[in-house]
Amino acid sequence: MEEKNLTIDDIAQALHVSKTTVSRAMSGKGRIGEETRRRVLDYAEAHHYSPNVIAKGLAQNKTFNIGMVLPGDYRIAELPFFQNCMLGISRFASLQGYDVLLSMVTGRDMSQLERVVANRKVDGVILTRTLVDDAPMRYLRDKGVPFVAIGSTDDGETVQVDNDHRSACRDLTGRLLESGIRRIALIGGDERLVVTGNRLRGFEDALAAHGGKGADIEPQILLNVDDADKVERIAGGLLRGRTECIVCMDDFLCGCLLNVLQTERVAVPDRVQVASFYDSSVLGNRIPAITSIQFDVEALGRKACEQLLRMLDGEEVERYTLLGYRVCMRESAG
Amino acid sequence: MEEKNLTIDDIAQALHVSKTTVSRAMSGKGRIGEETRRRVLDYAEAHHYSPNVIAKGLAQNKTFNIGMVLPGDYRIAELPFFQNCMLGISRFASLQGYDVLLSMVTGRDMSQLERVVANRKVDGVILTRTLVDDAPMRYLRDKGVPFVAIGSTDDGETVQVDNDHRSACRDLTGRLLESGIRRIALIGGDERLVVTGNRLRGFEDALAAHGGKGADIEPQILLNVDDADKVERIAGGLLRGRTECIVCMDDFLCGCLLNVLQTERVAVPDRVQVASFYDSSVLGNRIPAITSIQFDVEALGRKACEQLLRMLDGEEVERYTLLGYRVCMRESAG
DNA sequence: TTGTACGCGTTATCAC
DNA sequence: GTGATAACGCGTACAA
Repeated sequence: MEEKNLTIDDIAQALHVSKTTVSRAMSGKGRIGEETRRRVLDYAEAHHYSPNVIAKGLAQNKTFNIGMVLPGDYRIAELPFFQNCMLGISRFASLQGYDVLLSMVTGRDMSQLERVVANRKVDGVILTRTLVDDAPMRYLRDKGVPFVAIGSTDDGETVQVDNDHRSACRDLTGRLLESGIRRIALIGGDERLVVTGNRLRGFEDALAAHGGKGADIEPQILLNVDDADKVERIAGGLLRGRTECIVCMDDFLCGCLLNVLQTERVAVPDRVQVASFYDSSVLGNRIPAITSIQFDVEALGRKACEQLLRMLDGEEVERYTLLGYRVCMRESAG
Repeated sequence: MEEKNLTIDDIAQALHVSKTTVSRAMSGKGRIGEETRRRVLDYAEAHHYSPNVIAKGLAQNKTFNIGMVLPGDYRIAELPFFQNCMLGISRFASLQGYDVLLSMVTGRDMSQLERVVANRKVDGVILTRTLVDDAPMRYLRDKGVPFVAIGSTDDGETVQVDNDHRSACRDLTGRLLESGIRRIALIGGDERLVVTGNRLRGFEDALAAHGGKGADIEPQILLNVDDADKVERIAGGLLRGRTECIVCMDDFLCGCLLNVLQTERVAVPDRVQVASFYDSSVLGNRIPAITSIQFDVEALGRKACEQLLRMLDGEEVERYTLLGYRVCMRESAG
């Protein structure tokens, strides 16, 4: 069963033609007679020939790999986001003959990314998360490595693909306010994540839009909440303050909050309503079902990959791509 | 800032030596004068030289990539297992100068893996899950590609790294039985996964060990449970049958079960006890805390990678590596 | 200790 | 339409 890795040269000799001819037949490039083309292709097919991408890469200075940068924190394992993203990227890349090389960036350490780039192991890179002051992004730009960022950034020149978090959060918050809620709280994560800022702005957009009507809305915003303990303390405070609705920026926080409420035997939505700015399977099975926003993460990855491959082909691509969302009103709020 | 990718040849010309000398200085192999070595190394350092791994690979028929095979089902996104695994693999590989190439295998479709292998893009492969009749495993063996399987398999010749699921499940079940439980139920997932079988055997081991004492243990075993609906139906039946303790084979099932119990207002552990054969952050924050087994998944990935790299270096490695576990008795059962 | 020459498998550039 | 031949960047016998 072991195949002896035949080369373009083997085929040439067997068929008494030149390497050039075989190469042309395989690639479809250049002038070549229909008959010889068929002969070569048939032979290649019959003998399970597959070109050596490494050599091809050496000749064209390409690798047919794209780098995917993942945050290496333990916390990411909680979130299905990156895996779904990966699925979209991997599928699309595969279709175009590319493979995906992994790099984990942990905190300030981006040595894995640096190695991959220095070793020229990838033709381009996809960042799966953006920070307000993003070191990997700066690095890639400095090195002149083509890359696409999943998530938004202020920078005008980098190619970005993102869900429209701001509009989505504005919509959801708006719906909540329309249902008559006044004392509304927002719990969010790391302020350095661009997405945190966008969600916050969407929230504020909705507040502003509803504030004009002379309504006495009392918002509370709590950022940089990053573990279960903080959620517990904050929840306690909010409940004492008779908050009507707590909006969480992501599922992790929402999961924590629901646990706290369950322990304290606080009824949702009767005593307090709960909503989340992000919907994943983590919350999917919860009782009661949580009002939240749905994004197609696999599509996000797919689109990012598509943009990157286009760039590698020398095409011009649009700087911003915003993908849609779906607001899901469910039992927990609204 | 853009570096103009200088080559070994550029250095040779600049220093008026031959490529060979430079190559030797860089690799450390072969005899070379200390002074010239320093000169070359200094120059390389100063000009940020980094070797072209592609060319190197072509010359030595190596890629310095290892393939990591992930199941491409949507369900995997639920489980932090694969991400933690990835972390361990990626960290270890990186330390040894290797990178990780992703391949997703979905159902019967392993075209991504086949492409990666056919294109000689990896030196070896790590399978992150084993099936009873594993097609990717057969494929890799046929092709003669070095690989390590995370998880166990009957096959005597493949190198395997796994947690000792059987012993772990025996221990946990034993503890539960010792605490006086008699009507105990086991809910498990896909029977085709080897790990499902191992957990089942551990469960049965414990039953056998405690059955001898003339105890009237009434076990119930339910496999191939794969979605929330099935869990709900099964839970209903078990509760009517006055089951004392429900053991879930993994966190996903356990999460579903807890949701059902919460909805039906069934008290844990007062009315029914709950335990899980796998502990992850998914359950970590649950109230009450769930009795379960803990594995160090990152260590698992690290070990698998270590074994594979050893194989690539031509070393002989042990066929089976079993890593430990920790039984965590918590409020929910025991 | 250092240098020469060739091979790795492919594409690109010419000439025929 | 087809075929030599030279890159691509590096490792490595073998020679000096």
